[in-house]
Amino acid sequence: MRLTIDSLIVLDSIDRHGSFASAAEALHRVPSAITYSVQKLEEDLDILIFDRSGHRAQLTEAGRELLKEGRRLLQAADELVARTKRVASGYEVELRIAVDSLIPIDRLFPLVDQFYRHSCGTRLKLLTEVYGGMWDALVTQRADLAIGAPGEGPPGGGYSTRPLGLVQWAFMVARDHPLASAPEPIPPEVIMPYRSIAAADSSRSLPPRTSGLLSGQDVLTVPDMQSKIACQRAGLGVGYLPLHLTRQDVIDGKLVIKQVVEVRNGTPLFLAWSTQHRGEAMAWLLNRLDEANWRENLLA
Amino acid sequence: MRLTIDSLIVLDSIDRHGSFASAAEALHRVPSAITYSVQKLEEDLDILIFDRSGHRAQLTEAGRELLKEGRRLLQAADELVARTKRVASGYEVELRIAVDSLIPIDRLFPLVDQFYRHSCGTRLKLLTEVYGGMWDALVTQRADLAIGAPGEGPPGGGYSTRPLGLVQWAFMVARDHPLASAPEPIPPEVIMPYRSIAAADSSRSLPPRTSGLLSGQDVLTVPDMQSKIACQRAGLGVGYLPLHLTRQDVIDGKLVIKQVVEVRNGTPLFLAWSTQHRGEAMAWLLNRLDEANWRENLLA
DNA sequence: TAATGTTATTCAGATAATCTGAACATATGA
DNA sequence: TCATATGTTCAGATTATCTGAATAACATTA
Repeated sequence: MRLTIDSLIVLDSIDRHGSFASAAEALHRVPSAITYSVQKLEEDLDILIFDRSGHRAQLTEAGRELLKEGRRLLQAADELVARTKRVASGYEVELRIAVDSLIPIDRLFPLVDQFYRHSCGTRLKLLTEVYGGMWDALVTQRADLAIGAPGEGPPGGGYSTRPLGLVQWAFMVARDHPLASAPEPIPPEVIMPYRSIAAADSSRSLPPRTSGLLSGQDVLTVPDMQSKIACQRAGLGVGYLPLHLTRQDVIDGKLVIKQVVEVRNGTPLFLAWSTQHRGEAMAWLLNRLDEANWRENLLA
Repeated sequence: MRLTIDSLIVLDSIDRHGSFASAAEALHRVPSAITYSVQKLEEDLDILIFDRSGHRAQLTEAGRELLKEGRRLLQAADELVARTKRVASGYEVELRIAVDSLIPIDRLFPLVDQFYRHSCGTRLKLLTEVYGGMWDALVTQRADLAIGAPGEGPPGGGYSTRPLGLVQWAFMVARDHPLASAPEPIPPEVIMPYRSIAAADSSRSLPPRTSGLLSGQDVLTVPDMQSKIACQRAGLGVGYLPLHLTRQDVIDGKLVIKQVVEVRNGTPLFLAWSTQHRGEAMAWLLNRLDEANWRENLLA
């Protein structure tokens, strides 16, 4: 097998320019060099690539297949060189970003779009984590960047952080839930008999974190924050919900904010990334996320 | 960009054999030829591929990326040559087979498996059609081969056929359907008030075919024969069903065969393929399907 | 510690691949 | 009929890649 990239370039040029002669001109060679390349390839592969029964050479069916798939190979070769240059020049091949489920992933789409538009070639992989799973993903290196990691990170360091914003919580119930008409502020013993809805912490190696649950209370655990909101809207249980994600439900009356004795403090969210990570793509993203409008939009 | 397939072969060999010297031996070259190739590639791409600070050269991170993705490129190049040779030698690149929904597609899996084992490289694409859609797929060239095309083909010819088998039908209802206790043979006017279940003819260009429906009768149309059987088993409607696919349901009593005044004749099924189609893969398949045991298994 | 083996490189020169330039055969268009 | 275009052949030039020998540096073994 003696296929060469150069011979595929020659075939491509013949097809693109319409003849051996014009392909030669385009490639800054003489026509007999084109003839030589094609004949050499036919000999090496033992395949007839051009039908020369007419005045102008025509690709055979095998030649058309070689051209069609050969163009893919040329493209793959260009991409290979580009990727290798990126690695050599400091750009990451792939960047994995964990996004807390408190942040609807579509809030990131404009940033992702702009990232791809600046064409550095790095691939992004988004993954959604819940609560402590954010830190878990970072320290176990399932993610390179965590957007929305809550509270303090685990001991042992190895990562850098930057504040992203503060999530405000309110205790909410469905409009037709029994607690909707309870006198305020509602004490814990009045809440206790009702099922709580919890979003499952997605930690794998770190111990899971919980928040806002009463000891001994019945709990329904759902996969993420969106599911928790949907469950509470459906009246399946009660609990604290983030204000920024439930504003419209509250306005619509689908969810009712109740004052409670045990108020839940706001949760600080952070950008977090591994200290040892070095790469141009990460630097680009951190620069962008440093801009106030990007940060504000994530928690609007 | 002067990446060459040969230089990727050299990199692959260095990694596989552990050193420049043993790569040289494996490639029947002298060690300095290996050094020359690597240095030429580094110069052409302007990338450091090997770290030579130690006694033994080590791939850089960019070099590892080039090696990893370069192996994919080598594999793609081999495949390209193989595909081109197949086209040149008469094998099809891809063969599209339409299978009537009267034939459970898994009945074809042993044949498909044996086809791939004989390693001609042709890719198969299976698509399921219903009734007249089989002929439609053939004459509109969405399929190269039709397995189980029913009845007579459309006028205009252009295809060859070979008998495959005969499908026997029986009128069936769910065990708890009102018609299950109707006196036999049931005349049409007794059937009329009950919904019929029809599998949608998947023709796109040819006019759709229907069979076994009474004029003015309510009809529920479902995508394919399996769905029709499932619907009738659920008591959603009535109609003729193929005996070879419902044998176990009848034994289990889930479906009840009722004698009717208007008996439905058996439907002959055919293998059909385009007359102008020429290819070794098609020939292989037609040879196999000519064997009685393959044909019998499709309609057992 | 010294001898030996291995790795990778350098460099002069040989070999092979690819090219150029000129001439030619054939087909097409004015 | 003549001019132009296409693709091929072939001798010779140029470039790419190789070999063989020598060398430097490191690792292993006695």
